[in-house]
Amino acid sequence: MPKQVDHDERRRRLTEALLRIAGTRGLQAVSMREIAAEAGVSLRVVQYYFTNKQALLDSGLAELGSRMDRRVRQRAAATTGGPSTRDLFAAVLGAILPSDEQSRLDSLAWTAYYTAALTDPALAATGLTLPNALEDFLTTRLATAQQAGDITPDRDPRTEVAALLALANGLTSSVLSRQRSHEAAAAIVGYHLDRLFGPAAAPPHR
Amino acid sequence: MPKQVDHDERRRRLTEALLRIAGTRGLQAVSMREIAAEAGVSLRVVQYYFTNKQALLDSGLAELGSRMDRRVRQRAAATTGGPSTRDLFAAVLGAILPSDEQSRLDSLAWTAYYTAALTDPALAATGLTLPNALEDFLTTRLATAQQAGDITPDRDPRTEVAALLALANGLTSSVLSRQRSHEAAAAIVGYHLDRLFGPAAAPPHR
DNA sequence: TCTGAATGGATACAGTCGTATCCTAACGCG
DNA sequence: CGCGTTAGGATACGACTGTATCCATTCAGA
Repeated sequence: MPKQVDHDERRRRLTEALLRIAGTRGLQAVSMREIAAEAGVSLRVVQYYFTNKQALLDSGLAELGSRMDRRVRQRAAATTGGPSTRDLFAAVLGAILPSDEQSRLDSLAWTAYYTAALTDPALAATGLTLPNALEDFLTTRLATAQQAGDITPDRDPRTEVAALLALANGLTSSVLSRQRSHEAAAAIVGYHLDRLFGPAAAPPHR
Repeated sequence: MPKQVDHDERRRRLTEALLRIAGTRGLQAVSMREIAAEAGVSLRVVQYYFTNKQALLDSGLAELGSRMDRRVRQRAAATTGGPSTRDLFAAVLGAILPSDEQSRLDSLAWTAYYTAALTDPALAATGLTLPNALEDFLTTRLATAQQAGDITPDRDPRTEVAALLALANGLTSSVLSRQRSHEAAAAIVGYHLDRLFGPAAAPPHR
């Protein structure tokens, strides 16, 4: 393997090692040498494919963002055909809550990044702006549903969406700290969707 | 000042310096030497009054917990006389959201501790169990209000309280990252309290 | 076949970290 | 008045950090 190497693939491996460490031992446990050990390569290799530690951290954040994005889109797409607005909301909010071990690790890493960005300007510069696009998307979707009569006119779509996303966020915290199971958190989300859309339309109740 | 010194007062000063750093530059910026500089003393003094860095961190967490507790109790007590259940909930949830600069710093420090505890067993051992007691208190309070007819019988008090606390938690995140102002967050909480208790009982609407 | 770029192993450097030790100054108490 | 405890200044230690450098391979292209 001495010469022609796929740089993107190498970088991807290293980024995955970084996220594995961040998800299990925290962001402060992430060092160049730890990443090298986790990826099974030497320190020099990590230096070779990433100029900086900052570049490495940026790459980790980008990968994390695209993972989250992919998860939400997949779940939303899974409710194909004639997805009711309620189903869409259930899918999107369910995608935010950590369900399996992988999404738990990603959520932990994401939380670590988020917290670090609150006090570290270098992290804050890089994007943490995904939630906003999602909020806008869901708001227009809910407003449309309101005009169609799916929810009562006294609801404010923007406030409802903001609250639901904040709720999912807060529930994620409690799931990560093992105060609550994923199922318990999902039940609370379902409870609120019932109140918003009226009791579940019979079939998609889980 | 050579001999008799108030140890508790010294420790308090150092703990405050620690929380000031954690709230402004993050928990990873907290070092023995930084605390010493922030408190205007030498490194030796920090070592003298705290055997460990861990003891210092524990002290910081304890202080943070008692500050939060005090804030909630003060706001709750401020609604004296015949506080409606709605007023109590508004007070408690309002106390959780960061309002002034001080509570913002404390919330930042608390978030940093919380995140660190998710992956650092040494922190997880020390308490982060305040929310539970609050949840129980609010649940019995809401159940009583339900028996009194203040809220409709189809609400589940435990789920409602869990959701409200998770909502406040999620909103706190967004306030800390400056995605939302304190007022916007409080408005969302008020919106939900209105739905739970019926439109505000006229006067305490702000 | 030769050469030069690509790849990565080994080691070094200057800082910072938590912690430990040495030593001096100042006071309460006998 | 002296003595021992208390309070803290100064310094050092080994571990770890990000980054830089030196060097040996290995292969593609002329």
